[in-house]
Amino acid sequence: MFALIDCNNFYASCERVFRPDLNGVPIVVLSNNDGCVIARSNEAKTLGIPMGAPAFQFEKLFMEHGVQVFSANFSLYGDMSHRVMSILGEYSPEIEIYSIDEAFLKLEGFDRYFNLQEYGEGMGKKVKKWTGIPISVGIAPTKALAKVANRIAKKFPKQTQGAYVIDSEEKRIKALKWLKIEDVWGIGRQHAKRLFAQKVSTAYDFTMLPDEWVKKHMSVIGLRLKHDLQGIPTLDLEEVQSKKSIATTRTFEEDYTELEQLSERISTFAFTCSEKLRKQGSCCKSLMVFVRSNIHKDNLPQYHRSIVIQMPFASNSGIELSNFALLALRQIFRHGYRYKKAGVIIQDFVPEGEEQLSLFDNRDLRHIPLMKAVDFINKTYGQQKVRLASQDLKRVWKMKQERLSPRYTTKLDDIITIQLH
DNA sequence: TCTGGGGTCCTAGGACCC
DNA sequence: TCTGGGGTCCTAGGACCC
Repeated sequence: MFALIDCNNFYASCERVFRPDLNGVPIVVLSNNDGCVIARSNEAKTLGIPMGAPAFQFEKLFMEHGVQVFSANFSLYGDMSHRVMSILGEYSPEIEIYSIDEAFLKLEGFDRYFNLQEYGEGMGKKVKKWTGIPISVGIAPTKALAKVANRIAKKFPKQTQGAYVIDSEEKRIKALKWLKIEDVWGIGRQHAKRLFAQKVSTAYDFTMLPDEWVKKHMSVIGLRLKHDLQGIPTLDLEEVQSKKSIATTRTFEEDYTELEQLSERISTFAFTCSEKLRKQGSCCKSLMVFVRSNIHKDNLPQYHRSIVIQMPFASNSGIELSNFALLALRQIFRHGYRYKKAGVIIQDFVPEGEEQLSLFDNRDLRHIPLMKAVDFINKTYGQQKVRLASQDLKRVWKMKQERLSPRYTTKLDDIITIQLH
């Protein structure tokens, strides 16, 4: 059996933990630059605020209904996530942290010793009591079915006490007939559309399709999903492994038209990528740079281009990565467009120290101690204290975060004070 | 009229997730 | 005026090899 544990409205719930006065009040959390809605409390969902809604379009509704708006506070969410995960880790030796607010547990053989319904409810009570975060628990013979069970627990918190177990063929079929196809894990917009055309409207209908059709139109991923939903365990816990790609991308506050402006940004993105890469203890062998105009302005000429550079050697030096990224940028930059977004994505990782030396070009080994020193200084004295000259030295880039809550759990100055009467 | 067969590697793009 | 960011996996097709 597998359990899927999911925090309810995670970011909104984190904001509420330290603001009990916001219980029952609609809350939304915004993306970087305060751009889109990325989390909503139940009250906000009821108001009809959609996921991904551009904030500026809903200002009026926020005002009218007293919606509490927060800028994303990832230091807080990351720390709260860590707390939740460490509690969940006590419930099974095998855990896969699937995202910041979700985890799978393997409960193989647990049904012989535990009542799984009570086991799931127990997790919910402990996590709520110890962290203040409400969760939902779904338990079933496969991962995809655990996702389905979780959905039921979340949809019917009173009847299920926040935990639902699918442990019989009868319950499996009932659950699948209840679940709309577009709500199935792994079925996105495009697949849903194609499936509607096949008269598939529930998860159950999907499991009745012939394997060949699924394979042909949804690749082996779709086929695995189908089998998992049929109760045949196909997806197993994934090993925690290091990342296969690392990205730093941003939407700009204003449009850029000049190569110099983009060069500064790309250099910074490459440098940030290199910092993440060193943290993971890897070097990369290739790097992608992309630029694009504003896709929301269809009256302007559109341009979107990316280029992959194979580096002659593996490196994690911010200087070298920045240089290669700028080389790449010069190849795809065209005058006459208004650029709104750009990014650097690095890939093809090898463990640090195991890089294959090449015949002629090799990385500058002096960068290794240099980067170590840079990382140390930036860690000790604050981000971006040491930068490349190709980055903007006058300005520290900051995104729009007008409604940021305190870092209650990760910054000493922000710890709450309690007043005794 | 008619043009082999079996591979690998790389890239772009699509689809999905949170 | 204003519209996020960071990931994973798969497939098709082109270029190339013998």
